[in-house]
Amino acid sequence: MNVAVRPRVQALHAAGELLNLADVTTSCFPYSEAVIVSYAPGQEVVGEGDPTDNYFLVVRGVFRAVKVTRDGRRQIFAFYMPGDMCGLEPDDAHGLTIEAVSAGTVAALSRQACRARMLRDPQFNNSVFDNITRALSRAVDHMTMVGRSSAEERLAWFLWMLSGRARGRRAASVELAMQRQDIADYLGLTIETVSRTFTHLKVQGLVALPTTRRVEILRPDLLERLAAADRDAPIRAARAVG
Amino acid sequence: MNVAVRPRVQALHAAGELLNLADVTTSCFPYSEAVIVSYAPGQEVVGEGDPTDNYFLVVRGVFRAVKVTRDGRRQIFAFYMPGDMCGLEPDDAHGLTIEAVSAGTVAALSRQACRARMLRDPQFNNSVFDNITRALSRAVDHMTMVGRSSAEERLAWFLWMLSGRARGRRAASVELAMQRQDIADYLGLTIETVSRTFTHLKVQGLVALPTTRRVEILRPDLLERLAAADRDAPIRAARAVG
DNA sequence: CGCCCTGTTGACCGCTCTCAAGCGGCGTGG
DNA sequence: CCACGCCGCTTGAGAGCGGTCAACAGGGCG
Repeated sequence: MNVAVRPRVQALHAAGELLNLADVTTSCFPYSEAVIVSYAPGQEVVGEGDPTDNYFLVVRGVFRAVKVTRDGRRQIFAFYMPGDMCGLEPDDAHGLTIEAVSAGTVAALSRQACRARMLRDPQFNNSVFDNITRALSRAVDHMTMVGRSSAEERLAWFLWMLSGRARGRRAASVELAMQRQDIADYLGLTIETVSRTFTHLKVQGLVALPTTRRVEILRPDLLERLAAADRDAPIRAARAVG
Repeated sequence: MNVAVRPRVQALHAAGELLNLADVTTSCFPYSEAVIVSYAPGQEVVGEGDPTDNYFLVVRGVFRAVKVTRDGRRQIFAFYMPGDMCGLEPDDAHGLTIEAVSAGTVAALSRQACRARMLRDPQFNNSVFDNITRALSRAVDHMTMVGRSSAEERLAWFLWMLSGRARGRRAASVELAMQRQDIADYLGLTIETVSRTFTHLKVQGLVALPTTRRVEILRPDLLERLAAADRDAPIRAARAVG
């Protein structure tokens, strides 16, 4: 986390996507206990093995949690959107690398302060608890998908989830903050398969791709059926892609 | 959760595998706030969709968290051992089914009481927090494995993890509480592939299988290399197979 | 203008899935 | 006590999906 700390507290109040936890945080200790830091795309927030000194709350932008293995295999565990907490790890060292996907801002809460605050502030404690259990339940869906679905189902699920994240109701088009390699590593596929599958969905008329980063959903009904093929429950409100 | 509640508080003190959280729980409210329930193999603790009235602490035996899809695909998200908490979900309904793998016992904590207790008992709050963040970090390894490894690597990883769970130090042989189908659904493979891969490890001389449920590790060095192929960090102490 | 980076497309291969048969242990009932 | 059937597991043959390797296209930027 060798990045200049640039306090930008006003960003907290400017960002429109803030959630309850973000509200709680910013209203309670924007100046004192949290440090606000901004990142350029690709910049690292924490690296694997770094000491677990801070927990992070995403304020603006998209971040990713990455694990890269010795032999180069890469798995993205989650994408974090504003309101999501990340870096909550039990050990003294981070097991995941957290990086900015797009330009973004986080609030860094000292681990100690965060734990202490949880004990004296019931609302904060509940928010953190909710956040982390929600991360777990997202991991369940993610795992089911990676473990048991075809490439087409995975990509449909991914797009469907992104479209559902748009504020308010489901969006007809999605802006992809991440590049193909990130999608591949999130879905447990190769970049070629992701690309081919995009083409396949396009040929079938389910989506259109005006640019590589923009996906228009032409047949939400069919996309949903594909996306839900490996899931029996209705899509629950998801705060992050993860 | 239509199972007769059979209080067996003595089991809590008899079980040798209890952990800090279990200790905390049992020492603090074994009689008042927690209900102790035992299950036969295969019995359901909670079903998917059941209201999230209780959180559970495994006291004895092995449990599994399962998700079965509409079209029959099945994914096991975690195996829970004594000291692990499960059923911690953010929504009002469970997203996972929790079942006993072997005969086992859980302490059921009312969700309300658990949340309330977290607020007034720092030690308990820390234990729960540790437990759940640990579950998240296990999910990371699990996902990396399911998303990026060969069948052989997955099974080696699974056996390696089980052997590392033995109390004290790494065990030379492992008793499998679960059957092949559970292993397959945990690793994102088919039962045939699991079976073939066991045979393959056997032929290579890495393991021996005196019975189908017992695995003797003959070449821990080679097994570890396979298991660690997709991981760069040393195996961290894992409380559960999950 | 040319390089680089990201994404797409193609050909081929191999791992795992699918479908199917066979095997062994165990419990039950004759 | 043995025969039978059930269940969990193993083994085999074949097919398909996605991975691998490689070439190419397009856009941004120096």
